[in-house]
Amino acid sequence: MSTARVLYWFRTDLRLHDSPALKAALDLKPEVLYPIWCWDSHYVYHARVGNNRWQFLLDCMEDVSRSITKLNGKSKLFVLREPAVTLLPRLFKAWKITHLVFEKDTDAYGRERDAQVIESAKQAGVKVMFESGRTLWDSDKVVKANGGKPTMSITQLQHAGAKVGGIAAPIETPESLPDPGDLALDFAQTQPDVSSDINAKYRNGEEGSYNSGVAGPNGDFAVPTLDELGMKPATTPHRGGESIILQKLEAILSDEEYTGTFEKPKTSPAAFEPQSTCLTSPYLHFGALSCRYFYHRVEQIAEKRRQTNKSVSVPPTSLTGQLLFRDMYFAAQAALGWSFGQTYNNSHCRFVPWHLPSKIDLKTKLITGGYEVNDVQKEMEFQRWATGKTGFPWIDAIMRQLNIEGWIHHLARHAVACFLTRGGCYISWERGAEVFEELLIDHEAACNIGNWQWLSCTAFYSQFYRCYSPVAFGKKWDDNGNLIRKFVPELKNFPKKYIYEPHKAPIQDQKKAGVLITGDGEETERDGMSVYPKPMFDFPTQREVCIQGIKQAYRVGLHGNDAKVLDGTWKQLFDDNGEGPTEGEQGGPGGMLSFEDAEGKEDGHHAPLTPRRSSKEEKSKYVPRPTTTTIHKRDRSQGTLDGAFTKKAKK
DNA sequence: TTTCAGGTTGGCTCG
DNA sequence: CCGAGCCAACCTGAA
Repeated sequence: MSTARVLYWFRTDLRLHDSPALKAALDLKPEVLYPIWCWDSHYVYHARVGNNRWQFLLDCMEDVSRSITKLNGKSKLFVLREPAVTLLPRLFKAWKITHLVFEKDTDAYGRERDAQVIESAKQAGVKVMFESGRTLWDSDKVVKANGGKPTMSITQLQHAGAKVGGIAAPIETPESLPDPGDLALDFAQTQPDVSSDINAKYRNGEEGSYNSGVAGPNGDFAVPTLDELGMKPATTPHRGGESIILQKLEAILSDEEYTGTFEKPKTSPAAFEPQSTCLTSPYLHFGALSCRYFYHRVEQIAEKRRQTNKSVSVPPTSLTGQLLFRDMYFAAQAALGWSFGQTYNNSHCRFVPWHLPSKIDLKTKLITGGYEVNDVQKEMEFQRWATGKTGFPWIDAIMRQLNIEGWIHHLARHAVACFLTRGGCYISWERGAEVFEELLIDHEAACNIGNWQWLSCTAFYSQFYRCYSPVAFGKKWDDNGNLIRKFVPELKNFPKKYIYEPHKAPIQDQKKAGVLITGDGEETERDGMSVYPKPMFDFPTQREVCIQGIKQAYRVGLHGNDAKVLDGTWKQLFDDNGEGPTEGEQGGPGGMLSFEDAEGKEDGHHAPLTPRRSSKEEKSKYVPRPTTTTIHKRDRSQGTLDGAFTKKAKK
């Protein structure tokens, strides 16, 4: 028995199986081991996190805590209600810590937070150990093997991965855990600075994370409830936890035909009972499932099938291929840092003059969390998209499923992302990414950002003439419109013939189905009948507008870090009549209105807004969706779970 | 430097 | 009803 007193800092690695960091901690043969979680004010107030993802996180924490207690009745996940950056320096002393161990993060926010923690540990004489564990390969090693560049294709990732070496074999779940030490705390809780609460709309009570002491309302370091966070109950049917997913995984893997021949493009985006894919993504996000364990279990089955001459699917469409894409996005993020999450100053993101562009802080070259409303019509289209009121039932069904359940199929994400950006509204992918960040229970910053760039044809992918139809694509999978009938219940009894284009149905058919197709989504009832909106634009027309717009952007050929993007002179290269905020001399580099005060100020609405399309009247009755138009201090889209600190300006 | 094949997962028509 | 093949048309990376 050594004299090591170990703080094991759980982050997004809420599991006991296959954890390289936990193994490193246990290899110290510690005298005591404290499994802890530091409650992060950034995640509570400033990252976009809806109540569904909160619930999933709390589920995962509860589950890992129970598993810890099973291995040692004295131990559990000790939840400390304070961000790591302020808490740990004092905790090191109070609990006489000798070692701090955690799983490595490679996103920009995580790196900066961890650098601060590592520095404070150094000053306290605490040894720090961390291990890569979130990905198949250490993302930093992948980047190095890829010549220091971000991995922009699956072949690049595969080549770089091969250079790094084999994917590590899974590590056994520990059979016992050391006792925790004395839990007395000789310091008071430090109140984090709370200047705004981006998640206020999810609360029905007071947020209580930081007013009951470090050990929580009962003084027992318990995992909080949604109630303690002042949050409304979750609406998602999906529940988190390592034990749930390990059990579910066995059920999936027991179907060797499904596992061995899985091809993502052949799985239906319209299936919901049950879903057509395994829904492992939220568990992978919170670390409740190890991607390497998943990978090797699938590979074993594939190998068995190969030896018996049974058909086997291969990357990129196979199950293992899905994990490779995840690693590709993680390595791209690891290489690009902050700029990965935005167009501005991103060397690998193509510049397109999208509507509703992000505001930029010129000093840091980072997006502020706000955006320019260059066209009120486009703002309305964005709000209708986000809430599932576009008048295109396929799009609306998916967006409502996202709002209610927090999970939608990958191809469904394609359909709505293409629709918002290059194949419909011509609105910035950064707006869509923010909505997904808020609503998805599986939100993984690297994958979300990467996929939005993919679908908007700004990075990773470029075939913009391949455009998803909001009618034909859905019909291909779900002719009867079952997904629509489930999530757009006002169309539940609509005739199959018109279910994807209800505005084409004769009024008699509408009345018979008990729904009128009219208006723009504000009205929900008329004459005792439900109301569903008309399409917010003619899709074929918009498709053509978008393709021409992107074509011009490709011809101009700018990327986020080109000088003309950085200083705003890109407008000179675009036709004033082109789609997007391309006209005029005024405006900022990322957006177009009064950019000089973007920095530091928090009011998002720079009046007066000048609608470009005078032919379309402003719909003054429309009430915008609050979250996305209320501007907060920078809401970091790459934030992970812990720490809160003031970001220093970069030169 | 030029060339050319390849690119996770579209839409449409025809047999 | 299904699948094959064409359409339309771009960049990127490897050779």
